[in-house]
Amino acid sequence: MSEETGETRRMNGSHQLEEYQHTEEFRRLNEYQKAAVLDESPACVVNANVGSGKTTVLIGKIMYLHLDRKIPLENMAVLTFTNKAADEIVERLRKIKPDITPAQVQGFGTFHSVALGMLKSTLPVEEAGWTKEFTVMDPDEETDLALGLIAEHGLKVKYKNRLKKRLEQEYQNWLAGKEESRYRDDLFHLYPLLAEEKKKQNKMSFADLLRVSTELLQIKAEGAGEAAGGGADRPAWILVDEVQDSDALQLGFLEALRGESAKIFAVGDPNQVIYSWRGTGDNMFFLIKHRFGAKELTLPVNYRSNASILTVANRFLQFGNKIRGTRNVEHRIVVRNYYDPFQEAEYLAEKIQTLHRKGKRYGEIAVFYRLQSQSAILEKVFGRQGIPYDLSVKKTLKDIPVLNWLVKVLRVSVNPSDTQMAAAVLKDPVYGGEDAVCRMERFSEEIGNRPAVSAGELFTYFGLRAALHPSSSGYAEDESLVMDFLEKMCASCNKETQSSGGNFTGAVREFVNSSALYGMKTDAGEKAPGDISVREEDGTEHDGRDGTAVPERVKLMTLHASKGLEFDTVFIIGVNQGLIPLRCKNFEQEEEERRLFFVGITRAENNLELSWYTNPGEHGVTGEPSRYLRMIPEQLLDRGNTGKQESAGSGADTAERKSDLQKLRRQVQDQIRLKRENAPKPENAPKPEVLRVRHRRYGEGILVSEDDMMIEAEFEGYGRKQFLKAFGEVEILDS
DNA sequence: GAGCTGTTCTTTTTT
DNA sequence: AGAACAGCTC
Repeated sequence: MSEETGETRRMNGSHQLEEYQHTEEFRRLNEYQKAAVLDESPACVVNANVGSGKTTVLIGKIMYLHLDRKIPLENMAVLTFTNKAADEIVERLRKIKPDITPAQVQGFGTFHSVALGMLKSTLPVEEAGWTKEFTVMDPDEETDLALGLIAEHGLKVKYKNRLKKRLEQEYQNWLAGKEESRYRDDLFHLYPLLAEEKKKQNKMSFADLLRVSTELLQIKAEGAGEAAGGGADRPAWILVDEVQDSDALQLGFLEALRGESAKIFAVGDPNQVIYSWRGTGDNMFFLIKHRFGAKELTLPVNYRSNASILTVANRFLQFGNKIRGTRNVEHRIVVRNYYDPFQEAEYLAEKIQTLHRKGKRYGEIAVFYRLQSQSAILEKVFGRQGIPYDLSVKKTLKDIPVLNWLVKVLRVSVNPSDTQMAAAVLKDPVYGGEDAVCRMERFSEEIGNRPAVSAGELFTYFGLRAALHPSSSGYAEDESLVMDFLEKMCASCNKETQSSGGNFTGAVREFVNSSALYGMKTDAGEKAPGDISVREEDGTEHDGRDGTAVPERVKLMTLHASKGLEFDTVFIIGVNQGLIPLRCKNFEQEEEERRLFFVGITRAENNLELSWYTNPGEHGVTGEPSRYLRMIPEQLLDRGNTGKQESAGSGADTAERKSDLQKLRRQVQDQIRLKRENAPKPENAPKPEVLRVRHRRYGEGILVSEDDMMIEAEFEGYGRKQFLKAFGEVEILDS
């Protein structure tokens, strides 16, 4: 799972007080890793090559500081980018030191969760215009709020569908005092209104968490701060994981948190920057090094991949010296050419079955691709061949309408100033209604002031039975989802009030806030406060629930999602010019595509197989192999039947098989088309009856929606059309 | 509104 | 290359 090969072994209980330097774990580190662990420069960045034991060093560093340098864990901030990484660090620490309490690792977590923690405890949020009771906004919520303000103030804002992106991307320009947005609209008038509204409704966006905490830390430093005892709430050490992924906001937060005295230790790999399109400068690693005047150490030794893979990886290395390996086993890198994605999937499935029969576990195998859309064919074929697979799809509470609504109810209950959310609860077409409103307003005084509350009480208090429509067919399921959620929440909140002595409202607020940051994932993340067990439909049998071992599955994912993982056998499909690398416009993007390919190939420990197709279908991609394939030294390649397209060893393409393949092809294409057509339809599932309509030009169609002004209908061959009722162009037919 | 022409962006995803 | 939008006219 981790970046690492150096495993952490449980320390002997009797050696609890032993210095880390004298442990077996420390002795197993290589000289570079040791140097990084022991370094105590005011600032140090570790340029960690892929697979070089980055997290092991980070864990070692924490243990060294804690055990040898006697720095309490509470005085460290350990910052990561993802919850997964944060969880992994704490988990690995617990393996070494099982008695770690949650309070000790308050400063461990994502940038956002650590910032939230500080805003809720030591930082004076009132000075920035919020109160301690603020809540955290969902990322889409800010866009909705912005749209509301645009309408309310009659602003002219272009590209509303891309508003979220625009708000992020153009913020810096606005801050820098630029006159107008790049589209010459009112976007820049929106920023101050939005900021004001968020304060009024007492809630912060993700970006606000970092922005406001940075600002308050700076004010603090300028004021009494440092003089009064070195900053009681400032960490002595700041450790950062994957520092190359920082953006400007996170860099600012780091600088402010560091203040005058904290030491900073950051690990990262400039060769693995694959998210710069998301707002990360692509040279953050070196920027941070210079900004902090940091010493640079390196971890050059890769423990993961065999010599062939590393030789290829070195061809794609952009920064630093060659990666050094530890294993000399030669194993050629396989390159295959197939006719099209369907044939590729078929052969892949066959190959995986063969590997499995020879004893390879499914879980040791992964298939990577450039675009999400490429997974559909694999899913179909693997499903048919009975290969168990896991598609990394995140399912969140937001995907479950009733829970999505319930969280909104709770959000308003713990923050009655949130009028936007109150309106959303009220207007919900399925669960909404007047009843909930006064309950939410009086929640704090009627229920929230108590130390403990049960799920049943909440269910009754909010009148959920009526809201969920007891007579509807989905009631039983909704009720069980809601009760399950409330029970988990109450358990967590009651525990919290008991230990902190706070009230229920405060605990629920904390619960929904951390749920927001945790993405309210419903998959494997056991640590998620809002965790609900919902299993993905994935075409395989469903065992392994409730603690039993999860069955082994082949992992299917995008190249991006593969970062940080490792597998015995890796297949990268669609290594075609225009797909890998994806057609790009500029040099920077091209460089990033190269890093992405580098990340992909370096996930493999032993076997790497790359394939491209002559007839890519879909995406306007050429039938040529990627030029990345030409960068691989010929002597390392196993090209199979050169020139010719792969032909199956057994059961070559009989007529029967061919038609089978064609049927499948059509099926998958239909599926993709259906998905595309259904996706943009936003909401309003329950359609009681189908009404037919007639139009003089489009003929007969189906009524889609209707209000007092407009009528929307769908016509075969024409798609959806909207009409003004007043024109009387469409006639609703009797059923 | 619909319907036309011209322009911009298109993928990857975490908090 | 095709979708999705802006801005125009009717």
